[in-house]
Amino acid sequence: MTESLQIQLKKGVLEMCVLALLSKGDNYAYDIASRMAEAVGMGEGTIYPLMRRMQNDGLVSTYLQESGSGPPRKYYKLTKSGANALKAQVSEWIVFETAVRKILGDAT
Amino acid sequence: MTESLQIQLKKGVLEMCVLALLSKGDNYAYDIASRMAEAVGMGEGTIYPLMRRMQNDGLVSTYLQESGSGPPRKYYKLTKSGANALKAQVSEWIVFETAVRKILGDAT
DNA sequence: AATGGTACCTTGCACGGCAAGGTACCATGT
DNA sequence: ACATGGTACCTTGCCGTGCAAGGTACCATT
Repeated sequence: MTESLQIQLKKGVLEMCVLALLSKGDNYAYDIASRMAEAVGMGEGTIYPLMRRMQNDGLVSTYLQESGSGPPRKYYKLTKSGANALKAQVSEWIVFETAVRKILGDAT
Repeated sequence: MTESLQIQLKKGVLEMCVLALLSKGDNYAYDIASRMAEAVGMGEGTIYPLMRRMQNDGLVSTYLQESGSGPPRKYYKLTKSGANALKAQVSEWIVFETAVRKILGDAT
């Protein structure tokens, strides 16, 4: 139950993190997943539904590109609306983080 | 979809916040809910299942106390194991927060 | 009697991460 | 030739948990 904290925490934040990664350059799901796995322990099975959702919401667009090693990669690119969403979510995150820090207060 | 971020963010963090509140003194669900509603927008319907879970997990114990105004209150008190859980969760939170900040990087 | 605040609680729903599994391509080793 | 292992895509079914909406009951005020 205690260990579910990490899992639950991720909800909602992953989309923002993916948007942030993409804001630094186009990328493909497998690589994003690897980075996120290292950073916050995201499972690979999580990325594909997430990318699909983001595409449906118009936050990213895609294009295929050969890789030379392995199957072709599907690159994701931030749209303008994705960039806006990133800004909005980052400021929400900061508000939230601040509120939590305030509650924790001296418990930190 | 964007506004669901706030909702999702709460998952996993609420337990830690409640533990933090209780570490400053015993309290009853209704009051905890009010404070959390103000701080992070938690709905009242969320607190009762949460408190029940925490009690089942042995993080809190309860006692009844008359209030003079309205029905008797069920006070929650942190157990030792609850205090330990708080410490653990706070350090997990800090790790997570740091990882997210690193990913956001200059997007902030 | 009726309203409104306090305080408890339940039910049904939706969202989204996870584990486990599956497909296919390519390079390397034996 | 074939097996192994890495890359890269994707799907399915499950589970935890916050939410909205609703329900009960006590008490004070109007």
